[in-house]
Amino acid sequence: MKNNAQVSVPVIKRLPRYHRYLEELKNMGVVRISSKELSIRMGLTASQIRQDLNCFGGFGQQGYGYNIEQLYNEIGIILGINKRSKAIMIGAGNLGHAIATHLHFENRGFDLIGIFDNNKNVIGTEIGGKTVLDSAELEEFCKTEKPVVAILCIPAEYAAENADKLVGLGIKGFWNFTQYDLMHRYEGVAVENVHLGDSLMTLCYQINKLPDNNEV
Amino acid sequence: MKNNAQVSVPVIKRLPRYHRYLEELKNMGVVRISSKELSIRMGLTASQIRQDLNCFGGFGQQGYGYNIEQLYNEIGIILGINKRSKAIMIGAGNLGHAIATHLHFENRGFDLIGIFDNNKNVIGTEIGGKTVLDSAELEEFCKTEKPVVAILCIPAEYAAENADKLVGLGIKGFWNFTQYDLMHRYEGVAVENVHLGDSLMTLCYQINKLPDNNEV
DNA sequence: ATGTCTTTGTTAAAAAATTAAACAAGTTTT
DNA sequence: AAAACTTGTTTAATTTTTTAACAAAGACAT
Repeated sequence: MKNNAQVSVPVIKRLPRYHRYLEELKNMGVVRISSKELSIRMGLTASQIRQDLNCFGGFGQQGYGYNIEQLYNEIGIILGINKRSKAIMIGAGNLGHAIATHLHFENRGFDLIGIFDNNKNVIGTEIGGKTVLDSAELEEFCKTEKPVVAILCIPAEYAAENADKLVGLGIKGFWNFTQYDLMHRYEGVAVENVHLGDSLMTLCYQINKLPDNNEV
Repeated sequence: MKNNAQVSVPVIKRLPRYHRYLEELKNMGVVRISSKELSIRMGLTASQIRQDLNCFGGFGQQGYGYNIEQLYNEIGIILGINKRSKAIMIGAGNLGHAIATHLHFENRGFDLIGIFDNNKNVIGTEIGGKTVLDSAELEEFCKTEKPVVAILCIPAEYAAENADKLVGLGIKGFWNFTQYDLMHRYEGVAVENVHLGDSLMTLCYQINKLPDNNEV
């Protein structure tokens, strides 16, 4: 085991990827794997894998390697995806709709317990078996249900006011799909950004940088 | 100006964010800004801003700072969002539908010229004014239209075969929404991943790490 | 015009993260 | 019982990223 020194962000960001590869191996019926073999498969070094895992404890065995199912479970525990935190979604437009139906929240530590919108045409419709609620009911809902995470799928211009309100209602984390920057805005509130526009621009840069693409 | 040494990925990833903040300032009618003031607004250091920009050239003036409109345009040029690369979307399910309608491709260097699916129920429907085409037509379409980027919104299990095929048809970049890892698979092909599942798990980790959340 | 103030571009230093190497100790295999 | 593996851990080296520092140059005020 390790002392609980702060684990660096890059390490954390790699955990879901380990988890994915281990799941795949598990489903393939593979029982054990060495850091060496996993490193080849994932395109990193055995040293890094061992060092990453060692931030959380010793899950392997000398001469044997790692038991895939065990390591898979351990990483799940580290990530906390066994617990279920309550999540609500704010904004049920195209994007919200897709996120709500596309993701397996239950496998990733969350229960999506409510979807809110303020568009009369959307309120009352069903998304993934859940009825879209009126944003006007948000406050009461939060007081009784006490959700922990809010998924923001609203236009950037409404992000700030909604986020402020939600933090006031006890929200401790945001999955932020808006272009608005929520980081550094609240103390003790987690923010995970999915800036699709930024991502697309990054791709644009890469494309225009490729040697081939030199048609002025 | 700078010699065109390789610019690091973190710098590139920050460019869209600069672009966003400058756009906002521009729309507010602000004409100029210093690295110091921008750093406060964005939550980073003035030093980092100056160094980031200096990778591409000197856009500011001593004693004055940066002209916002000029810097905004320059960053746009660096990112290449003035040109328009042709993009196609593979997979028009919930997620594909949302991405196709939600993003302003034109403002980010792309033209979405085709949407493909192999589901008979989806083929022929309209998404954002575009008719969803049959995947069977993909090859012919690519030969005549020569798209550069493919947006993958298909299940992970079909990612590999589709990507291989698309690279064969001349695709030079992927915007990858599948869980499948495309990195290191092709030479000279750009890959920008949007791993929503990984992102959600990272948030899960953060939430369960928060001091408050200690109910075992 | 002159002097002060600001702020850049750039260089140098510091910090952080990654990679690599090495090895005792325990496991598996032969 | 010996040989071959492979981990957890330490240490060092390398690379990358961030921060600090400052001369030089333009802006601004008087």
